[in-house]
Amino acid sequence: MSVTIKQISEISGVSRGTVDRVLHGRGRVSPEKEALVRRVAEQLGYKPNLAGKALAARKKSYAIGVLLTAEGVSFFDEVIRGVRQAAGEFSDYGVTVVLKTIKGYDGAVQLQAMDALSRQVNVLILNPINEPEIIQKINELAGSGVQVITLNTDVDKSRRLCYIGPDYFRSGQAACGIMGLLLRGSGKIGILTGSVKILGHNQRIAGVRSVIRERFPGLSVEDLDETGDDDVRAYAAASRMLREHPDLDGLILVAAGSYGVCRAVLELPEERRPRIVSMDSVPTTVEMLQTGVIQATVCQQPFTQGYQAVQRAFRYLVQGESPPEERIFMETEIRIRETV
Amino acid sequence: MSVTIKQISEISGVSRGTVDRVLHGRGRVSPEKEALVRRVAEQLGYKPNLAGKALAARKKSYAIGVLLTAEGVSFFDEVIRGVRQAAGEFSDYGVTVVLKTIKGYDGAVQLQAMDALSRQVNVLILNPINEPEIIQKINELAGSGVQVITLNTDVDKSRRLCYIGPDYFRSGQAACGIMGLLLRGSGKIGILTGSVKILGHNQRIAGVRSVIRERFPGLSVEDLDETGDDDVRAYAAASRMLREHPDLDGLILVAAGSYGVCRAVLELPEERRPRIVSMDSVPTTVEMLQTGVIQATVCQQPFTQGYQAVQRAFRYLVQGESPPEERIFMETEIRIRETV
DNA sequence: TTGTATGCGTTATCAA
DNA sequence: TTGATAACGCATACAA
Repeated sequence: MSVTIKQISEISGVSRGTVDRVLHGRGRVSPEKEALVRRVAEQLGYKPNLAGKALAARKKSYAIGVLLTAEGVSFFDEVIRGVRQAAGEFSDYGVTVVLKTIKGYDGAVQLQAMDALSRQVNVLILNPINEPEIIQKINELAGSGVQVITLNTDVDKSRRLCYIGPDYFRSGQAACGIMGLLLRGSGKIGILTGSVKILGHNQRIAGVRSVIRERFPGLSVEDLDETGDDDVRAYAAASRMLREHPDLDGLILVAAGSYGVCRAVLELPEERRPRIVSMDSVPTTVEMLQTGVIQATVCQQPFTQGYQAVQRAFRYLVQGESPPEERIFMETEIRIRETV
Repeated sequence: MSVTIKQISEISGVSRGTVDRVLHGRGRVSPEKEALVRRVAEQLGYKPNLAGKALAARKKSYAIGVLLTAEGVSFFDEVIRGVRQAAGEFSDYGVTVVLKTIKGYDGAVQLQAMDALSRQVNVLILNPINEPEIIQKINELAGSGVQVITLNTDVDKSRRLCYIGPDYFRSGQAACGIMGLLLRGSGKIGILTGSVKILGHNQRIAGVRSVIRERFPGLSVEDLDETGDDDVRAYAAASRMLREHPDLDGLILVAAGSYGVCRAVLELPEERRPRIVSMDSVPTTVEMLQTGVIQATVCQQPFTQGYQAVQRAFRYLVQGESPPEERIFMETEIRIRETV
């Protein structure tokens, strides 16, 4: 049975209030008692009891805001499921979760939503658009006591509390690793990215290239194009690529738009189709895995991303616990037809 | 903010004690009040607060016993890590976890350990040896109020609370799925199992065969042998198999002993070595993935197995919550060199 | 500067 | 059969 504030107060011969003041650094305690209490707490290995903390915290009723560019992006369905699950579990502890979704990647829209949401919450979770005014707003909120957690995508050098999401470099490595195995270490591949302006996509491409360099030098990147995370544009890009490079052995998709790519590939006769390794596991991707068009897909635990973001916010608010790392990465999972 | 017992008592005009008696079916309540309280609780959507429950439960100090055949079996290291992690997190709630490991698969030894451990705990978690006296003991304990959770391996038709562990059939499917991709759908494979007497291993083999039948008819199983989950015996079995079938394209290992198999394979010249898909991710397997001898391994979240088993026991004891399913399966994860 | 009292939600005990 | 009360561990308002 672990040690409580009450026990510390009894052993050190002071009141519970004094122990509380020392442990929370609220001041107004004589140096001698302060030292005494600290020593006793240290020796007994005091760790605050979460149930007690949580119960007491109910009186304060915290709120957590979640702002996602999720409208029309099916990847976020699972993230939102994770957010909702956590919200349900933590409602017991007097914490409310406010979810707001927006459409598209317009910085001004996100900025305005941040502003509105931040007024009613203590922690704001969002997938930030990488623009200066957003970063500035994050810093401003952090300054005014509303902590920010970046989810799924990070921004450079901001005062956010932490980042929770994919390790983009590593997922690129995984995609190339599985492609190298499928091609037995040699062949020509094409890469389809979302946008050369998006940091995460570029990190994935860097991961792909690192594995080629270090493990599969027999693979060569013949072409690279953008899908804009959009199936229509992805179809066009893939069609062009397949026309100009009819001898491609593999396609690595480091962003969304895989359904469009698959449609282009399906126009080829079966024996000439390249192997495809994609990212994430949205319904259309599952379908393409099941029909054998995509061989493998690399996932980054979307549900867990949402769940953990809310969980971190909760722990920060209720338990006064800061994240163990500045960046919390999801595991990189490889899925095939049998494991989707 | 969710509804509390206090609110129910105020609205229905009875005391908190009465509400408690109704909600817990403790009897000694007049039918009219019982109906009233039930109706109010229903309408308000009452859900007990976990923090409150947990705090109150501290007065009772429950114990959870964990009994594993883990000595000298490195697979269980991660399971135990999960058990310890959960034990630490739940110590806040007045729950003690007693871990006991035994060596080997002797039913009499396990039976004796069960007997000793069950005297000091409220829930017993174990990986049962599939023998009649063990099943009988499980039923006996369940009858006497000590619930049993089977971990990692299950037994037929016992009165256990639930099973938590791998979906053996599915992991066999995954292993064959990845092998089929590596071999492009055609080739000769050999299977190395632990023992033809162990249910889980046989289920994995059935999974392998089902994928061959339905998706990769070009694969043929040329040979099958036992490793006894032991590297020395595995080496001998694999050596024999490779000698008698020098044209094997792939080996699927559905049990432990992969290091012994790899040693046998490494005696072949590189170009004649079969592809290897193994199970689990013990240190020697990681090493063989990194050196490229094993191409992929199928994991079943050993840490999560241990964590969730204790978590389930905790929820049962403290929160009075029964498992949602009779069998709780781990996710089937494929790992390659880049993702171990 | 220090101690005491109260409340968070649940459970258990005791008295009526 | 019912209600009042105390306790779990923590936080805090208030009194001394």
